Amino acid sequence: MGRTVGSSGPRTAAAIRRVGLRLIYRRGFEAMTLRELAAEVGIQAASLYNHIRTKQDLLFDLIHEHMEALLAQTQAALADAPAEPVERLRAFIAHHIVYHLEKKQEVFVANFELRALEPQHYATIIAMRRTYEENLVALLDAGVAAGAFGIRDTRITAYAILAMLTGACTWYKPEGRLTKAEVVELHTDMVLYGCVPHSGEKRG
Amino acid sequence: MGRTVGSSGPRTAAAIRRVGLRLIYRRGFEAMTLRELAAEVGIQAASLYNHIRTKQDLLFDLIHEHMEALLAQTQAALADAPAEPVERLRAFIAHHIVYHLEKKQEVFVANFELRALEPQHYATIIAMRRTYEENLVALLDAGVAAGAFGIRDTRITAYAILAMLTGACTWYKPEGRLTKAEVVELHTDMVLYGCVPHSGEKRG
DNA sequence: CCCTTTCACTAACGGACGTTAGTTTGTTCG
DNA sequence: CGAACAAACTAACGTCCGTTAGTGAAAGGG
Repeated sequence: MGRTVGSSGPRTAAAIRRVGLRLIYRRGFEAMTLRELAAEVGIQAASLYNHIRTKQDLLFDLIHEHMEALLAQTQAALADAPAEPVERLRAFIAHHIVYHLEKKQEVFVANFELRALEPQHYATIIAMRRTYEENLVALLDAGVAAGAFGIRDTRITAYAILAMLTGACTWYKPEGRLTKAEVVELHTDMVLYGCVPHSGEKRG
Repeated sequence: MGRTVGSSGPRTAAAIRRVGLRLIYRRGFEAMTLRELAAEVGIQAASLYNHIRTKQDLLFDLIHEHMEALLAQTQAALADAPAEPVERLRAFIAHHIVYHLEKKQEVFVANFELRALEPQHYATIIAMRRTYEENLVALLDAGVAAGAFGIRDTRITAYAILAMLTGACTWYKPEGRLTKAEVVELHTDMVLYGCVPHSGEKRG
């Protein structure tokens, strides 16, 4: 009834975050109970409080960490990308899709459970999402200025592109028919050229 | 303490559905409590059970009704549309967006609260969604067969299109900068032509 | 105008929830 | 090797949950 043999703080903390993410993804934040989480981690519900401050804090931490990683990796990917607008857009699309397919659970939680966040936490995450969107808007603006894109409203277009790309998370299965590269290729073509073929078009 | 003056069954039932939809949309199905719902309707929590069987049934009814309306209206819109693939796709896009912008709350609930449904209810709704998607896949298949579309994978393309169009719900505000017609136009251009302009392209 | 039906009420049940308090035991490090 | 810390335990608190039971007054059709 005291500390258990072989227990390790960091290991338990990591397990809580890993299991918590999976449970919130599968059942929703409100539907997941701390007793359920604790049972899957292999400890008592009260013991969770050695590692988290509140249930709400766990949710915020998970989302916040995800957003920070997304922003950092995106900055890195764009820094490596060429300056030419179409190639730069290709790089953004590839990065966005690969990241989102690999972090499916995090993406779902960050998108679907925002409303469960308290106002201040909510505002923080929304600001980070806005920053992320701004990357794409700026990229599109630059392309329009260079005459590479025929877009009337770069912000709405950015929203449309992001919605389309992120949507791939909802059906993609690693063991499915398509590879990640094929998903990237298909969506890149959609974003760049749409459904209607044109003379002189080059694809792939 | 019996029946209250001016009470009307159908009116209360309608209010429960209307308020319930709004609360589930704003707070999530698990987070919304029946006491909260009852308070906004103006009755006691126990009185809800004169109109609903369980909380779960209320959710299912709301989603099911929405899906039936969506399917019916889509069939009607496609029946009225011309046979030419591009025009047919335009009609689908316009109908999807207008319907989804007008039924924002229903769309959110039907997409985000699916996991709160019991297995059988869940299966029913998923089947209806599949039917809806099939409309677009068939439309794209016909267009590919006619040489009107340059698409490699009509199913994935359909998913991508639907994700993009439905995404407009997340930012659209009736009092915002863009009219519904402008949203339709912008998304139609995106779906048909993408971001990169081509020689001889006609838009609008 | 009465009689049935409808629709609200009050009261409460059993259980689950997030969280706190207090205790005990293993781990770690000077 | 013993003190200080870490991390688990049991027990419980107060609250809220969805839901049921039982009752009585208003509504509405003949």
